Amino acid sequence: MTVALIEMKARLHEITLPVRDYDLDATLTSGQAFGWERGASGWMGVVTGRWVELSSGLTGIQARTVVNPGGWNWLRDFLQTEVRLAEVIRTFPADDEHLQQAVQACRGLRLLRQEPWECLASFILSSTKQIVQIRQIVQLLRERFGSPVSVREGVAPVFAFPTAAQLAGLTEADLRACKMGFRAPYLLAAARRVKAGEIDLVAIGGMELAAAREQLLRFEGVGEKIADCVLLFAYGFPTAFPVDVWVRRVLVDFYFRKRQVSPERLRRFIEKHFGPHAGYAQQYLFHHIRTMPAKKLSIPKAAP
DNA sequence: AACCAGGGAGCGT
DNA sequence: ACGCTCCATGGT
Repeated sequence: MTVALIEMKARLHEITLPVRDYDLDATLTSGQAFGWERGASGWMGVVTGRWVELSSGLTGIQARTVVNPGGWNWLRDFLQTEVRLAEVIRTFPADDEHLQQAVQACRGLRLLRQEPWECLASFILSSTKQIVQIRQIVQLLRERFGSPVSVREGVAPVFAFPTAAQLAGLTEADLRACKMGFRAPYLLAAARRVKAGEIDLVAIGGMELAAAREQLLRFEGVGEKIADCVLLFAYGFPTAFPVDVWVRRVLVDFYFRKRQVSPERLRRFIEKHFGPHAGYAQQYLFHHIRTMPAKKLSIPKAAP
């Protein structure tokens, strides 16, 4: 308690990370991260255990935090401000009007580089949930089981996403009380396997894409889609391409003229069409289709 | 193969 | 006010 009070009075640290073409709103609400809250003076969240408040300025992203040992690389890494977005977009197929249009619709949408455990756990919770509900579950988990972090004076208490070790000691009932339903045993098992070192989340970062995916698929509650989310959003594999119902719809509509497509054929198309930054292309298509006003899309059935 | 598990936002009626 | 749909994993 004493420690918390002392830290509350810690000096505010500020920096502007120079970056152009960075749409913070779109990036933090585009279904890749679930722990950010829009406050009066910016987006508040927790990155590597540090509370941080972000806002967009003329020359870049302004960041404020209260404890800041050793520079700002933890934040540069999370936000991926060093990524040259124009160079990423230049690799997209030039003759793909749909993709180019999606890019134009949201210049500055970025991919974050999240912490593997938080990302994995969040996406285990995401299955058959919508973004709003995932946010609610994550918030409950943080409040109940996460460690408190120091915040700026006047800001309501904030908690870090609970570590695997913190969750591993809980019961399934504890987790179900956070409204995650049938996902509770999956999250609990994942926490215990990570804590025990049975699956090494750090080691996955050094693997080839296929081997990394294989490791992630060992977790119960992790299928192809969720594995691809973690590969893209936490490990930064640039060709990981999560296909959920929205992305499937947009792909079938745009590239297959609403004809039925088998999952294998879709997979082959993605691999050859979108290039070395396919994951970024996926993010633009996803965001575009989610924000387009009442765009009519077919609802394709899965091919046999 | 079709359905369920659990949940709440966000529709349309 | 009420019912219906959404959503993506694993088990029956």
